[in-house]
Amino acid sequence: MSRGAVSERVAQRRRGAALEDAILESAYAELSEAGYASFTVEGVAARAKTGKASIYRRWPTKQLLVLEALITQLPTPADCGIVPDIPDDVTTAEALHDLARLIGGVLVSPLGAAMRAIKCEAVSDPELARVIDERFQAPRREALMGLLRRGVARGEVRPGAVTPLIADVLPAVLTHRIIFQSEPVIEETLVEIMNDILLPLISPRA
Amino acid sequence: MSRGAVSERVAQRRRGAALEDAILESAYAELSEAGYASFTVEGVAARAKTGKASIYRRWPTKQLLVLEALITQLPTPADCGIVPDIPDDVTTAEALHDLARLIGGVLVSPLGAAMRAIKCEAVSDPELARVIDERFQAPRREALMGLLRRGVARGEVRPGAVTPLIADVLPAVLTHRIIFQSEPVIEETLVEIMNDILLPLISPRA
DNA sequence: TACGTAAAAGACGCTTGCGTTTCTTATGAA
DNA sequence: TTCATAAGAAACGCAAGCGTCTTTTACGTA
Repeated sequence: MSRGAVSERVAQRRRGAALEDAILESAYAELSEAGYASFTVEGVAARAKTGKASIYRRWPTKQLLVLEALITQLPTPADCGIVPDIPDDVTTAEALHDLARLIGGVLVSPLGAAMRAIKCEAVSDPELARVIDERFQAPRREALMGLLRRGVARGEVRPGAVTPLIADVLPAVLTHRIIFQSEPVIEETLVEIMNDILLPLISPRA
Repeated sequence: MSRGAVSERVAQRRRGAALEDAILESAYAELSEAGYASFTVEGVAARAKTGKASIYRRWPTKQLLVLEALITQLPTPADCGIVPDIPDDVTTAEALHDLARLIGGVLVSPLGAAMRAIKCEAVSDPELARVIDERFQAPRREALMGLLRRGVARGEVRPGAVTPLIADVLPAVLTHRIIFQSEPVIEETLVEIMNDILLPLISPRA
């Protein structure tokens, strides 16, 4: 019998890191599409074109697989375009607007679908909640606070507005709209949120 | 053999509405304690001290049982003390503060635990989301808008602030803190939210 | 080229929970 | 007091999905 048998399948057999990456990517993709509730190890194996044994050899339980998939695949702030250094010709309002667009974009994307599902799952899983907050939420909170501090230095933000409470308003409103009201966040909405809520809150004049 | 046999059980056997109420109450209690994820019809039957058959005779599926339990048991705005008529000597700020306290209280209570679980489940169930929004969210949104309109009439709220967007800020921030950050909402937090966020947004001066 | 390792595939046992069914018996109406 | 109805209790079949185990076979190494 020659190599390419009946069905001519060129089944490359991966090992080690290559296989591991494929599994984590598949796990993340499954989370994005199906959500945590209908996430199955069998589904991951099928998508990664591997066997369950190869998965269980690496991660003893489903939970640990999910956790590592999240930790390795969740986008960092940098992935989302949130960078520490902003050009001097960008005002705080513009930077915030960009940030709002990014957060909204992430939440709405297929990638955000995973975040939404996971965030909800975290309601009843404190350990999961901790990982998400540590790896995902905290860096973003910090980026936003940094943005506000930069605004203070430029005289665009009143000093009293640099609080975690105010930094949470933007993500809170966006998340609330997208998750609980299932409303699309279009550019118009963002403009409204910026003008009617965020800018009045932080401007020195107000 | 006499009536009260060995174990002396006074097993009252309920029927009709009495049984129905007991089932719905049990379903709601199970939702509160265990969440939607680990909600089981068997658990409801056990808690209500009835059989699954008596449940399935009334509700063909688990989903419909949950839905009716929510619809009949969810507290109305009036249950929460949100009333349309507010005494004249209460300022808008005070009324809002009361409202914030109520929303926070509901979200944190065991009752709110059900809401949290259900809201999250609704992310992947549009029909459920619709019912929740219609029966729970909408009346509250309307109450808040009414409060803002009253404030405008009293000169305590600028007319431009009477928008659904601004009415959503309070629930959004409270929900975000409680659900996604698992942070307790104490009186101090409420004061901060009122002073730093809500009042600046609606005051005519700002 | 020969061989050991582990990858692919999937069967298997086990548990959970849905929704159905059966059987006994309390209850309320005639 | 008699009797139809439906309540209580529990067994059942079924499906899904976890985690284990077995078998075959491709790959890397010696």
